Amino acid sequence: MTSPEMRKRELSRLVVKLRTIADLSPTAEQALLALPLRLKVFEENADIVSQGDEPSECALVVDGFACRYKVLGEGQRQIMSFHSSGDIPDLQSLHLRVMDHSLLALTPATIAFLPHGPLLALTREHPDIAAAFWRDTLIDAAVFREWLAGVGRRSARQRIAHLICELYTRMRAVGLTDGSSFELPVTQAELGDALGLSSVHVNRVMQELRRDDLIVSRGRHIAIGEWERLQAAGDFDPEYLHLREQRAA
Amino acid sequence: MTSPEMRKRELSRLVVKLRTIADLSPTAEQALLALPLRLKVFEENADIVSQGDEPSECALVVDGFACRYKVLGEGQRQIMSFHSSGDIPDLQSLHLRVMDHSLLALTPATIAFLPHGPLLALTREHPDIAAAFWRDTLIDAAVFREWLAGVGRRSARQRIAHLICELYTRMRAVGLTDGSSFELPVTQAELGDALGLSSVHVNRVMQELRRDDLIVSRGRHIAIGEWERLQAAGDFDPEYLHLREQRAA
DNA sequence: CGTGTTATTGACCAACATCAAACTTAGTGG
DNA sequence: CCACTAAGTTTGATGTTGGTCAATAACACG
Repeated sequence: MTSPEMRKRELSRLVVKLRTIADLSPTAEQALLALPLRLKVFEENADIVSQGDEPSECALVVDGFACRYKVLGEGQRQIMSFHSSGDIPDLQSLHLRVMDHSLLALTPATIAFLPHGPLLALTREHPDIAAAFWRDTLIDAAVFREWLAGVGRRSARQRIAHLICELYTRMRAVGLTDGSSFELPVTQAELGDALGLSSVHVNRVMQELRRDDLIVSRGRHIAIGEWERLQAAGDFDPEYLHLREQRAA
Repeated sequence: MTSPEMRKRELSRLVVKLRTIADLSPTAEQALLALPLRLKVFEENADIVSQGDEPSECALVVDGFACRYKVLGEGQRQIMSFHSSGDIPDLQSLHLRVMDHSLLALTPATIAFLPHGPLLALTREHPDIAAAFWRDTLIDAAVFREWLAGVGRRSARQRIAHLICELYTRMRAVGLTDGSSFELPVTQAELGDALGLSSVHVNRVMQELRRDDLIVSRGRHIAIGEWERLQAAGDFDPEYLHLREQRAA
């Protein structure tokens, strides 16, 4: 399960992801690929890490789709981010002892747990890895800001279009898209929890987006209808993702 | 203006702030106090840093009150954080070249600009400073998450109560409160832009909070009426602020 | 084929927005 | 000390987005 050969395969997803946001020296990449890890498979809807935990490892998403969420006082849920292969959604646990939110598998998911010790050692020995990790958490924060602006000030239609643009752009950067389409393995209720909307309203607005040919969606599969118009409908500008290269679709 | 003696006074605010979230060795503190800086005074409502800028310095709030904000497509504004003395709201610019939002002085404000070069050198030489800075940006992100949850899922009343609890707790930690009261030099329109509400609605709900004796406010001065009940009304739990010590009021 | 989950629809409702006007307050200059 | 002004707060009337509830239809999976 954790032979060096296997590790490389799992960890290469991390390297691919980090390359989209930072410059890594070949030595740094080798060092990353040599990290020890513990693989675990989670079923759909299982908590990977829970609010209140004090993790001693970080969770690298190898396969599947995950999200971070909070449950508020009256039982309402807010989803705060979505994560796919290559992401380390709880990288912040390296420096924040207690989890202030939870991490959930939205699909069956393979997670590689990377112990804090070796990760911290890596950041000490490789300044460019430290910078890449720090940058990753900073981009995380930038995405939260954008979501905050969306939920605070954008209409339901804009929010949904914006989220689709964001996910498409991010997944495209790590090679998880297929032409102008990608898998969004998320229910409308989950979209609602991410966007601060009810599932009913998400449903109605998505129908509207389909009617307007901005998207073509069947189940969990989404295809972009007209990228330019979708971007405009969502007031989307990829700047905040701070990707190293941005190419137009 | 930037004699070593003066610097210590400005930079001591930074040290006070960092102490609330991290352990700093005496040598680290000395190193921080020796940072070079450039002081500048901004008038109310002046941009300190603007979206699109590529800063070569970080802005330390020495005096006054500032916020980060974005302007969206249709001219609406979303305020994403408030900052007081000791905060470095754009610490992320150390690793993200382009500002994806702006930083504004909400009151007349004294800002100390700290050049990136010496800051980065400091993080290389003092791992505990690097950790403290990283931790600071991670707490930033944690606050964004909490705001996102609030704007997404909490009622207007809860949001306002929550924000007052947060600001009181943070300002108390750095010694900017006076008993159970503090200065909140922010208009109701600005509160609305932070909470995703209209200024009219902010007004009505604040009247309600006063009527219920949760707060006592006169102009920009706010006093907590009953801390326990205010916390309950705002569904507030300070955990997400990741302060080193939390004491009850 | 049955069963549970998700998507869709319709009727109705509430929270909050918008607009516009009046009222306070804090400065400012005479 | 008193107008005068501009900014901010408060109020009322009215409108809209999106929520809630409940039922039905469409799928997916064993």
